[in-house]
Amino acid sequence: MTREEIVMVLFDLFRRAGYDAVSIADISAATGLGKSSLYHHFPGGKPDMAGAVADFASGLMRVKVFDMLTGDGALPQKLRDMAAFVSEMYGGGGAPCLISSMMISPTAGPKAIDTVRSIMTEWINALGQALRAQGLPADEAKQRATAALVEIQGGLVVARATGDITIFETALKSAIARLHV
Amino acid sequence: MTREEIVMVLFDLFRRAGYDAVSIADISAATGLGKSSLYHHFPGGKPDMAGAVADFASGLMRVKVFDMLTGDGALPQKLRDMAAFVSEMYGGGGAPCLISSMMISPTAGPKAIDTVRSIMTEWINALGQALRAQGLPADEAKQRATAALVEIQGGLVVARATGDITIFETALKSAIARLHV
DNA sequence: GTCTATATAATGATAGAC
DNA sequence: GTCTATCATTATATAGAC
Repeated sequence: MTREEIVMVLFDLFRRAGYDAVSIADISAATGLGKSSLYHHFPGGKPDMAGAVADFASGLMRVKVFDMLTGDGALPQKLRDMAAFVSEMYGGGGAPCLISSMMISPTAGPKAIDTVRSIMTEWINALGQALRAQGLPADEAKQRATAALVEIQGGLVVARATGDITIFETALKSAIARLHV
Repeated sequence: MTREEIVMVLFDLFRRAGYDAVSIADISAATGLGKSSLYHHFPGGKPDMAGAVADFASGLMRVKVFDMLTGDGALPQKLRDMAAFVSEMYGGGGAPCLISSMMISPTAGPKAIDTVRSIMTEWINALGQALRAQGLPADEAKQRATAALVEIQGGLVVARATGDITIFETALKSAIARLHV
């Protein structure tokens, strides 16, 4: 089992139950690896795992979303790609956001917390750049990018709280629609 | 120290760090009470505390928001009152939502989880009823109420992740503005 | 109703063999 | 790189005095 495969399991565990609720024994059971194997891959223990998951999520978003948004291409296609990836990442509205789950866990260490929180800022910046590329003024681009993230994240929270995942898909569609120039 | 005072401390601890990250020792330190005193007030232990906090939050929202929204009064004033209370409750965008923090903690017990999650549904319903009282069709009232909660909750998440609490106040104002009939 | 002292289980983490 | 066995610590929870 490669380290990245372990990290993907950790990603799912941490975002679903929160960093503190997941024990090394849980991770051992979920991966099928013994505790010592886990400490071999992550010498720093649980905080090390938190950092690896945060880096993984950050890298994934950069490759799949940020680079795509700031690269060449038409805005409508960029927005479609972002919506498709985001919907899959959040399980159509049923899977929690890692940022939200890890933000409240100081025991995960400041590095991991800073990394996950920075994902949100980078996301807004990348989206803002895609809008500026369409000729939108910088301030309006930032406002609209922020509003989109607000709608996406809020849709996820409300969908999961109410148990109605259609709320997420509706919010995501609405957020995308408002982004078209 | 009365039980409700303890619950208010628990409310703050649980929403800020999450249920699992808060130990009985933490609670003892925050309240100044010994462990045995805490178990005297909450014989069921930590899950009992989670249930009490969930009930407290549910009752607080009912008294301060739901009853107000579904009672007599003009819509603009209702919305102003809701905005003022919500902004204070969420620390102007700096304090996490208990619902979000407790939703991901299965160890808190199903009762507490169900209670906090139901707050979101009741909130949407109360807001929808206030809109229907202004003559809005039921389906549109529900859609707009849901959209408002999406914007409020999303504003809180994005504000806390980015560290820019003005995002929350902007989202809250926007949500309220969209609710006026 | 609060305290001190303690029981018991689970936690994160390590040692050393293979 | 993974395992078994184990350590030290912390967790939840309880007993019993006051």
